[in-house]
Amino acid sequence: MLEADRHKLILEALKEQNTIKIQDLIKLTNASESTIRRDLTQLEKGKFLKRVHGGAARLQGKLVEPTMDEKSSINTQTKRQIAQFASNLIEEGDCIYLDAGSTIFQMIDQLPSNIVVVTNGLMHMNHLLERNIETYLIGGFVKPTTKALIGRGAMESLEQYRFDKSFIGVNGIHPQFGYTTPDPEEAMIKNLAISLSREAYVLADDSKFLETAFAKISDIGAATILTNKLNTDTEEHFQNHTNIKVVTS
Amino acid sequence: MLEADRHKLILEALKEQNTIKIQDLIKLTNASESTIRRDLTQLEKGKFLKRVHGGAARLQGKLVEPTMDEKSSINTQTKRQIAQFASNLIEEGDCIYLDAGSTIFQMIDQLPSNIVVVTNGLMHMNHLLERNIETYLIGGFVKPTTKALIGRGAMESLEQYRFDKSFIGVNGIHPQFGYTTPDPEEAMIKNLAISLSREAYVLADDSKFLETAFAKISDIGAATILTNKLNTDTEEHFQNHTNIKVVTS
DNA sequence: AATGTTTTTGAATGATTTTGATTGACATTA
DNA sequence: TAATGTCAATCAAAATCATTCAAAAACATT
Repeated sequence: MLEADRHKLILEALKEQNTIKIQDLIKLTNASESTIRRDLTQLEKGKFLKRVHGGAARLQGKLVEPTMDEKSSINTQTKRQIAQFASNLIEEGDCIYLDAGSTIFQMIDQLPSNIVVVTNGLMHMNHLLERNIETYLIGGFVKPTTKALIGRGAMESLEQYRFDKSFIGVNGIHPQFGYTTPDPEEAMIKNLAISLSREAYVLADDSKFLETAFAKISDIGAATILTNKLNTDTEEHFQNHTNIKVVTS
Repeated sequence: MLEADRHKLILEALKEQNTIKIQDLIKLTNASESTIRRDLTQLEKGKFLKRVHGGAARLQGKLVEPTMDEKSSINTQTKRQIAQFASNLIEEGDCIYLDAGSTIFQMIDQLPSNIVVVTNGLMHMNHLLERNIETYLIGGFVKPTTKALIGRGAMESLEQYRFDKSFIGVNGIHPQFGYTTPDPEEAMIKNLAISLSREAYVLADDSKFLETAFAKISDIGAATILTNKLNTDTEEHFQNHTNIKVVTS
């Protein structure tokens, strides 16, 4: 049985039961106790469940229903590292914008507490509120797939705010075509958020470089890129175009 | 049985019974007396209940607004009836506003599908999206206790819309003092929503009549009241002031 | 294929937490 | 007063935990 399969089984079991014992999971997956333990710690890190003594419990914010590719939690490790680095840029008292998306989501754990957050990510709300962080949500149409707020209402809501720092997720980074993302509506929001910030940061793992998606957000000079690693040849493409900070684990 | 499960059982038992004996909890959970005792002290520390001699009692601080969870478990039966009735008023193609709050929450199950919903209730989102209903969220500050959107941002977001019907929850209905609710910020939102609708409905069970809370929403003439029953003497107070529809189960 | 490297897995260890039983103190009631 | 029941504190057994280590599997490279 593959790791991904076990994770899937565990999460499905939790959907029905609210809590589950480790012993039950051992029987369910035919894996050893150690393996289950490892799975649980991993899933907890990715915020898919909460570990409790004797097993695991579903975390009640059901707004967070991750899509399959995120479930594999293979990339969560690097995402966490980048998110960690990004969070360290934030100072107490800052007023920041958090874009929707799973990479940004990983930042929430590590945010300082005395800040004000504005976001368009519905899935972020649960964790933000748990952390007792003062949070503003922009309005707009709720995109069913990603639970992001988009549209005219979102733009007008967002206009009301100004930020010290904004943290944006993207799907493609290209020296010529700039930052890109699949949904034009979301691209507009991201663009506006960047322009409303004193400092803007794009969080992206190395797989996003030299990729392009459908909708352009802005030129790459508009934000500082935070990433995990950088091939020397791709690095050349971005020289003198923008700031890039590489997270060293 | 995991600790989390026991805690949940205990709290659920308390929601129905107001108080419960330790012996009953022992039978309910198949745990030892010591364990139950430990659970109770723990839950008391977390302010979920109050320990009394021989067992535990539900705490109902009148100062604190009950959280969404608690609210929704009380009187669900009558709430559902009223919500059902309200939902039947909605026609396909309508554009409606749903107020935050547990009574309104009950409507979501029964809504027709070809409608557009605008809401300030974060808690409603899950169900609305599950039902594949086109949903807009207004922006604003997220009130931690009730997960409602309030404040200036919320007002400005709301301004952008117009509704065929709006459905509002209130805490008090009084012929002289009008509709009232504890939070002035929420009162403003409710008021604005009413004035943006062709038809406005207030959903309230009979316990709300002749009650008043801190902040006034509007005079009672501004909306039609949907309720479960009506004493003849209280009925007189409202005669000629507004429309009241009594749900007959 | 053969090799070396990395990742995954299961078992073992000792530390930690949870649990149920026991004790004596205290209050209430008969 | 005696009997009963509840309570907090203590203790040892049981369960669960994190950590370590080596075997097994998967992988990449030659």
